[in-house]
Amino acid sequence: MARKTKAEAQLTRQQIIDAARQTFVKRGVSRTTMEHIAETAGVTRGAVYWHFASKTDVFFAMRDQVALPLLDRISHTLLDEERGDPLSRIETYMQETMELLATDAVARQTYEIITSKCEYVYEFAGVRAQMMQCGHDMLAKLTAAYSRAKDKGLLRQGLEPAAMALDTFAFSFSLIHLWFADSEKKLIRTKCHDMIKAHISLRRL
Amino acid sequence: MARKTKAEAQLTRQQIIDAARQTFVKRGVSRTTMEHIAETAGVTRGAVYWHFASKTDVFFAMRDQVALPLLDRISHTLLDEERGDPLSRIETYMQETMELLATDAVARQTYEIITSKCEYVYEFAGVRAQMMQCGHDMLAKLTAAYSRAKDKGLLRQGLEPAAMALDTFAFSFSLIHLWFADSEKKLIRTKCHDMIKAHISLRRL
DNA sequence: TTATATACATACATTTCTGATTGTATATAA
DNA sequence: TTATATACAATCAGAAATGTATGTATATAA
Repeated sequence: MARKTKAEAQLTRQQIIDAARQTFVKRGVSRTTMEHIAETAGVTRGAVYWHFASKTDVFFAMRDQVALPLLDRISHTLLDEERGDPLSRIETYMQETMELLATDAVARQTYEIITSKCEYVYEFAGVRAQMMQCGHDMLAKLTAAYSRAKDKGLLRQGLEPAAMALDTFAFSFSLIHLWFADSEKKLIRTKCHDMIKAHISLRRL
Repeated sequence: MARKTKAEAQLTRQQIIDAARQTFVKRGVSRTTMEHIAETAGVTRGAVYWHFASKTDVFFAMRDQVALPLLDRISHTLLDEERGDPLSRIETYMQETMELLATDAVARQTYEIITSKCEYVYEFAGVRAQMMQCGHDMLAKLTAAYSRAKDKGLLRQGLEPAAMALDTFAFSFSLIHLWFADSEKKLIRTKCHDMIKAHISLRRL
């Protein structure tokens, strides 16, 4: 083997990330070794160590590829006034999120790793903190959306936007977790759509 | 060192479980070694291997000490008609669960390990399945409680017990997860009580 | 055209963890 | 009272993973 062009090297890098994602899903992050990743990617450990300093480094690269586009979608869907009334936008956001899990394999695998195939200790403790930061942002935008809904008279009487946002945030969080936990029984997966509709109509006037 | 009495051996066994729990919280299950557990328990690896075949074995022993009493509490609190009206019982159940996390260190650590310090692959994939089974039970009992509430005319018009149970189940699930994820910012922990109240009053007539 | 940096593969040294084996003092059963 | 099983400690061999060091062909810059 010899030296490759920059474009080819970038492709190798991406193959390593893809291989890592698959291996993380299958074996969990801890039990995945650099050798596993290399083997799945069809390269040697030398290549992996050339592109990434450590397994943790690969993990973060993988996460960023999914997490960064996600952040855009939150504000875009939740706050854009042209996308229907505020309550519908919240519902749409959640429906789209679950749709993403069903259709986008990369997003699905990455979410699955983050929710149940990695341990939040040491270097990974920070991942949790960052996710919580993202949660705060989403919470703020949910609160804004519920406030708009209240102004527009769409909310039932006596409902506090902040409290509703927290409840929806919690609901949305566990929809994703339960979606993965319930892979065999199909308890959640088939009912997702209706659960979201029920959740929103509970607060619509 | 020499042989100990049966009572002393049982104590050693419990010390090993306690040591494992602490170490799992600190280092995660994967990065915890038998040596770590032994050292924390003040024994050698010989003792750990005498009482348990593997680290996985220790994990399951630890989990059972918390999970088994938990199952009792679900049916007891949710279904016992003498404990107030159905909606209050659901609220009480959730409040008691969060109270447990705040006051019982053993329960708290075990929940923390299960939610964020272990990877659900291979032998541990079954743990997820069992938790889901437990979830199904809880869901059935929540549905029963909401049905009673509807019969008694406590529920708002047009609310389906099954749908409400799913929403509450999801809410309850993420309360626990977020409680741990939000350790620093205190976003969730301080608002837990109110979130539960808001969740229930959303469906009370 | 040539020197150099690049993109890996290969080989090696070291650490770490496990599981099995062996040793042993003593509780307990007979 | 004595034989045996128990409850560990201590030792050892082997596998596995990491990180580094080295080799090398070639893309690329000069």
